[in-house]
Amino acid sequence: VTTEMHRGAAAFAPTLSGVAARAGVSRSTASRVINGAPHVTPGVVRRVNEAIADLGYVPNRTARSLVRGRTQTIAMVIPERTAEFFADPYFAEVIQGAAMYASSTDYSLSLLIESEADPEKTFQFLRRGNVDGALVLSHHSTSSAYRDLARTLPVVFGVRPPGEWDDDLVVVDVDNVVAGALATRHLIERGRTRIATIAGPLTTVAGRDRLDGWRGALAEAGLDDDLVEEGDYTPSSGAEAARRHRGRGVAVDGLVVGSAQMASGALDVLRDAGLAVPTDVAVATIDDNAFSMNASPTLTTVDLHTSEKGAAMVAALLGLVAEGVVRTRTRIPVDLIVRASS
Amino acid sequence: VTTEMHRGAAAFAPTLSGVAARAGVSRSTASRVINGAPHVTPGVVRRVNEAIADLGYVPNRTARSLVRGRTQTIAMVIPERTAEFFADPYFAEVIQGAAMYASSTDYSLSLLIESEADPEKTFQFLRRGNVDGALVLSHHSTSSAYRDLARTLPVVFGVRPPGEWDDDLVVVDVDNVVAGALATRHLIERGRTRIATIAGPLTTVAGRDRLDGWRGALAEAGLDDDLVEEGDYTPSSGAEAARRHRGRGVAVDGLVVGSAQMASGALDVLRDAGLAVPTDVAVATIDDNAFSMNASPTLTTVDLHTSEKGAAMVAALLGLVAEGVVRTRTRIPVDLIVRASS
DNA sequence: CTGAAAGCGCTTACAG
DNA sequence: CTGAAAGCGCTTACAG
Repeated sequence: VTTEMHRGAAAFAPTLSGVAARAGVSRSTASRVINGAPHVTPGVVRRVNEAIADLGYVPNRTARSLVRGRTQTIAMVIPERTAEFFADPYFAEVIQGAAMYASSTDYSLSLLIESEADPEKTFQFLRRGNVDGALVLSHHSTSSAYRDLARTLPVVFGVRPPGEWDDDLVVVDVDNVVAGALATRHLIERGRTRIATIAGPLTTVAGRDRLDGWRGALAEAGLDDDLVEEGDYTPSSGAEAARRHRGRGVAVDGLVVGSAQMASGALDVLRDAGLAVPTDVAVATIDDNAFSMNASPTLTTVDLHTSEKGAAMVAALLGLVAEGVVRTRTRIPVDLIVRASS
Repeated sequence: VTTEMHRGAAAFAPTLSGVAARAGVSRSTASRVINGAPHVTPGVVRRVNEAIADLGYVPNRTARSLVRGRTQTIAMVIPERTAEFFADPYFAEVIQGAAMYASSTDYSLSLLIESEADPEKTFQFLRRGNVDGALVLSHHSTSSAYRDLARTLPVVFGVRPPGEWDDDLVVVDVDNVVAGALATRHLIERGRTRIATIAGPLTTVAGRDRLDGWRGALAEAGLDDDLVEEGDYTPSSGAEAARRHRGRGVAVDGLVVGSAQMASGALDVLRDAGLAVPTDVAVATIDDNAFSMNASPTLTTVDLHTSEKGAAMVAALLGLVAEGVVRTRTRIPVDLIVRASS
């Protein structure tokens, strides 16, 4: 079925000139009222506002952008890696928090998928004044290009870039070391003494930090930290890591898993092995999402407040864009959530 | 920590005048070359293109938008209902497909969260020429306002609006009746004869259509269709519905669940009841995502190709925006994926 | 406090 | 085939 349809939007939108005419003032003055400039006679303000209300006037964003040199748009840059994005609730949550916050401002949030085939394309777009700033989520360490970008465009990172700390970078992140320690200490408080871990990919900052937290907590308690296996954040990698742990033949009474997705895979292996959770093995993980909430048993985890993080990233970016001044580091707090697995 | 930072982006972007000067032509001519207008002397085309390459010129989108009356941006409108959006992989997948497709065009995709407090705000934004078109995902039946919107702005729906069929609406959807039937027929082919269902919310088109598919397949086979319970797409509602089914005291050998999320909840109940899947009860569900892939046993399901749907929605919308002509209905095909649960 | 004028970076009739 | 001019809808020095 095919059909002719309208083209173009907002056909006869009221314009600034219209408002000015109706209020009996110049466009300059109308503009001043609209933008809240000082030193405008109250009576004039009132008349202009009435005209605006009567006409249902809303300033044309494009025209305003052109003259102001601002697009009133920010980009959220998402790594392409399709499969990962699908399965990982992390992105959906950050995006949700960011979009929600942005909706309460007069900035638009636009989604930009990094082209793997042509990474330059993304940077071109960002550098060409198409957006006022960017939110960068890369898990992995491709960020040297983004470091450069951050010199010409306001950029907020959702993950601390790897390598030496750069104080010019603005980052909003979560303390993954604390998160790892929180989960581990909780198992220790539950009386567990032989605690293994399934770490996230050690190529990622988050994976390494959470592992460090685990080690730290064990050290505090004088416990061994030799039982480490690595996964890649997917459930199946969690299952495989759990199998490798079983293969060691060491009796374990606690397991800290670097992500809820991996934990859900690990639970299947424990069940198949006839181990009861939490009776035989208490399990704690990191990140609260569909995987931790719907596992059986439900998973004790550390809430990373990921959607808050998305909102905080936008807030930081708008601070940078509008004021040019910002805290270079914002840490989102984490909380332990105790459920049936521990 | 606080620090002074740059403001504004693209500081000294090359301009059309610059290109024109360097090529020794007028801005009009340079513009024509850039926009591929006909009847330009080959030599001139070459010189302008060289100037563009030398300068690294990229047209200013904002200026272009202002004169063309097009923003080169489309909005994806997301229902606010936070919790649902979080847990439901559907949105993430549609968004991903849409963003991916949009990235291959010169349109930007911007995320617009419907304000529940002030729904008019969303419509205002859409009507004010901020975008060239909109993608609407509402599950529920709030869409009469969107129907109106569709009269003044190109709109593509991701779900068939409830009520009488309106041939002026553009919709990209999936045949949920076929999906329900596919899952059900598969269990019948597996020799199951007493097949219950857990339907999605019957207030949604998808919930009703999938249920109709289940009924249709049972009718074909001459089987009873009296075992229906309803859930709300969450895992816990699936668990409760499964319990209600158990409470009926009817022996069932097949179960069709209206979503993978609900199925994951139902599986827990079956396991606790000591029923083996698929030996005692074969389970099939609808939608392929983290829930169906990571359940244990892994779930036989109907793949709805949701990210393809997101891409198709963008394609349809751009057709509408650019050509003003479009197929009013696009159906995304569905496929059965057989896994361990059946 | 307010208005006339210039200009943001493009595109597109209109002449030639 | 090409250029001079007008204009898209705003904002903002500059005068007054």
